[in-house]
Amino acid sequence: MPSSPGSSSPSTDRQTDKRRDDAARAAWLYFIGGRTQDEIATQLDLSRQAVQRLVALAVSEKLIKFRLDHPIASCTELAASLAERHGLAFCDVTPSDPAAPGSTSGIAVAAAVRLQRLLASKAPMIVCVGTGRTLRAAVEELDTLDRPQHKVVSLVGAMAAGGQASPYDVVMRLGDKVAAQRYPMPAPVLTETVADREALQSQRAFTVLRELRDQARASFVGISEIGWQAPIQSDGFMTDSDISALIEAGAVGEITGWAFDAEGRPLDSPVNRRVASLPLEIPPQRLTVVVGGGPQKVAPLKAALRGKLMSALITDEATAKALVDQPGDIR
Amino acid sequence: MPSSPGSSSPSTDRQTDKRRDDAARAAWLYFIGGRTQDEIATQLDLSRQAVQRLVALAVSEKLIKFRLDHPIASCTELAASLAERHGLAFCDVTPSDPAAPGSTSGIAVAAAVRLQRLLASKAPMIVCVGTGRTLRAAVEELDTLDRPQHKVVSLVGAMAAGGQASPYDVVMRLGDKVAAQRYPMPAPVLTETVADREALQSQRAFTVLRELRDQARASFVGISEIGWQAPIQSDGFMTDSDISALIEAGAVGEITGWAFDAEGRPLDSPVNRRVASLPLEIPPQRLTVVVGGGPQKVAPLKAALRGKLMSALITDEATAKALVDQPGDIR
DNA sequence: CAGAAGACCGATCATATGCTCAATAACAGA
DNA sequence: TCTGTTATTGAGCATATGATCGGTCTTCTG
Repeated sequence: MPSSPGSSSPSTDRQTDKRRDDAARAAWLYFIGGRTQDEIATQLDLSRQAVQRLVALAVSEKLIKFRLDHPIASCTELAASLAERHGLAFCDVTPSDPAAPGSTSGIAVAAAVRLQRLLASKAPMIVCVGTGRTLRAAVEELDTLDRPQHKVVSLVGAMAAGGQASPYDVVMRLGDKVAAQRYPMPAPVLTETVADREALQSQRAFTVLRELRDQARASFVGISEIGWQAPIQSDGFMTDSDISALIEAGAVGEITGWAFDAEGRPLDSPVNRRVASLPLEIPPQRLTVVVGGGPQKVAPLKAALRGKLMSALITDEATAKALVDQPGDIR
Repeated sequence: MPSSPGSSSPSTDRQTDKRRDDAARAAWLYFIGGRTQDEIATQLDLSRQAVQRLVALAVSEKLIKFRLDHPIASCTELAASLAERHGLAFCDVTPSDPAAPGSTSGIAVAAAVRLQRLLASKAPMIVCVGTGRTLRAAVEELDTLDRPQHKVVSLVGAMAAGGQASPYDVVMRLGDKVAAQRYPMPAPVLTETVADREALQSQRAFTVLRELRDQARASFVGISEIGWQAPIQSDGFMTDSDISALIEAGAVGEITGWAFDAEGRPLDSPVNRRVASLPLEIPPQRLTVVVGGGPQKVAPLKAALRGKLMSALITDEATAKALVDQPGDIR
């Protein structure tokens, strides 16, 4: 696997553009026009496998998008059940791929649809986002838009302890996609000390973020378990000792860095006092959409639902089923 | 080819629902999940060809949709050029399928995207529509929505002379798709006599339609040539003598039944005095979107652009190219 | 300018998909 | 219940697609 395919050639930009253009055209003819790759090859005067590569490129680069428009009965039922039981503004449930229970692609598409619908509006709007792989994937699924009147605001820092940016930073990419104004949070998830956090948060940038957050129309956040294999640890956002402190304090999950217990109560733990993210507040006028699914996320989601840490949920069928089937199960 | 597969069995509804559900699931796993049909067959406990059929069904019934999200340079250029030259609010140009120059599927998708964006809004809205194959196909491409607050209004009657409804009626289907209130026009395109038209238009229903039209946010209309093979003739909306009268009077095209000449001026012809549709009025506050493309529509589109009969255009690359290349060519 | 590295391309092959057909199952009418 | 009719199914086959491999061409470096 080549490591940096784009950076080697200086004239890559124009080349790439042309290539993507061709890819889009080929994919259009293939999926929308319903032609075969051979026919497209003839029309575009390319070899068949060149067309095959273009189509594959268009799919992998998501120049072409697939959307399901049919209410699958069991998903609809699960969604309605969860929405009603937990007083959610909405709940979207996508089919699961039984062969890949951890896959987030369906959830990402569903989240993208919601985000898209929201951001398509021309009225200036502020949208807050957390971080994480699922949200990042959702942003990749978005159509490009041109909405410089919108603002996208980060609820949580994307820097790991070392100072390097997380590849799962969402604000910047979202800002790119919709050409909106971007407000990243220049902070790690956890500061070293409580004093550091206070110093950080008294900065001007944080005041701005807080003000924007208060006017936001919606927040889209991920959710994660707290544990030894959890992404928040393996991505270097929390140290081993943070994790063990949280586990001892009874943490089952976190949202934007804030750890909570099985009842969905934010923990009164020293670790939580070093969280640099904006506080978890769920005012009714702002939609707080939790996006996530997979077996590891069932317990955190259960807790977050009990603690009313969200006003909407986007998940997959298997997770929704688990949430509906044993809602009271505390582990 | 079986003629009426659905009507034979009384229990079709539930069967069909189940089948569509399965089809949606299979298509989801196939396109979004990226699994092979064999894998899906195993997971769903079906034979491989059963899955193949489900996927094909989902595609043909448009349970699964393909959208291109990439500005193909040449299309973008054509669109910008047309929009600027004719003062259009917007112009969308989709790639053409060189092997099927008359195909409207791309145009239909593009129109669906615009319609979708408009109708997704929750603020009550009135949208007017004409008729025709292209618009009908566009409506088929729409996602289902639930917007009972919207009203969809017909600008033109869908009855042919014989009294039977056209299969290309758009309002009813659009109303179904978005669960909006529907206002069809209970009239033919052309009445028998001028007196008939006046009688029709003095009816209460017409007053309502006119009032709704005046408050409409947008109109989506088709366009057609006037000639011996034109759909408006072969579908029985106009008689042979109507057509010859119009041709003699210099008609090159029609929009919602109103014939116009090469300069885009509505004809002062006896035939036009029998048109039951609402008048062609293009007030700036209401978007009037013409949707159509193909070789036969170049001349009508040219005329309509000259006569400023539209405020926006959705067409395909080949047509756009023809419009840009020889804009002044009168035939 | 030579050499090396890497991207790109087309040929070939394995696999996946879609179509046809014959058998079977479901069904309506008698 | 029987029977003719029609939808549905799976097998087999033709076609389309996707992956691999080796060669070529470009481009960067010494």
